[in-house]
Amino acid sequence: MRIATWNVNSVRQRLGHLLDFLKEAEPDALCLQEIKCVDADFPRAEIEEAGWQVETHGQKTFNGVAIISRTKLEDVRRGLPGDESDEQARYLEGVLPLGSGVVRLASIYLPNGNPPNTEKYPYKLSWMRRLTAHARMLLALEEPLVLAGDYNVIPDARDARDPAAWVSDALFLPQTRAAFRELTHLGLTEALRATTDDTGLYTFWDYQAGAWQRNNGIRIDHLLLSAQAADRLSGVQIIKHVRGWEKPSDHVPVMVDLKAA
DNA sequence: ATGTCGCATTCCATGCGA
Repeated sequence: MRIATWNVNSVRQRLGHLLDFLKEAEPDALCLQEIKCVDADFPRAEIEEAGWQVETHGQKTFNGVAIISRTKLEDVRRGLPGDESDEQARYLEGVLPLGSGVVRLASIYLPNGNPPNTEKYPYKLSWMRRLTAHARMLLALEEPLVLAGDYNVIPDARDARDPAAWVSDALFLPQTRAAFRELTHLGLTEALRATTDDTGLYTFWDYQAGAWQRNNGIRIDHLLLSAQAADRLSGVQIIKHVRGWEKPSDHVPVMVDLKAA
């Protein structure tokens, strides 16, 4: 089973790229972030015509997540538990068939949190605590579980081309990284770091200042695996060339392959 | 390089979020 995640930075602007990527990569499921539209405006028909199932959790203007899959997503949950007053669309979860068993999958758009001296940063940390609490509950199910998305977290200095430039940024502050470790220490395996210690592996390059041309990137898109999923991990790929396409997203897809149960 | 996008409205110029 192949599972991918991609922050598309507006699904309506990126529909062509999205269809091209689905055809090229042939994932069983693709988690999207920053669809930037309400559910009614998601280009569902075009994607369904290409043979895919679609679940969305959108909102006007900002944020919004979706899961595109070959087989229908079951047991769908929209929104992260833990704060009924939170209206930001950043979490979508469901279950996919996997041979004789299942894989539970979530599409996550974790808050950016900048600038850190505003209410945006405590919201980020609070959201991370809610995600950790929910992940603890999901892990108790002892299923193959994949929590995939834009975490807006640079886990380590080696995950940035210029780490010094990020020391005061919400993506790299010690509290942010500590909260991310609390999540992984529940027993989740960060897929890419399970397979390589290489530096220079990035998933985001800013549109500004020629960041792509200078390879001034950061690694903030991650797939976290339960033990039952990590046992089956056979490969991880960052689909870097997508950043070189015309009118690209500022993020590229990341993809894992899981062996059959 | 204060360097770019995408969205929305105040709507062809500006503010916000990233």
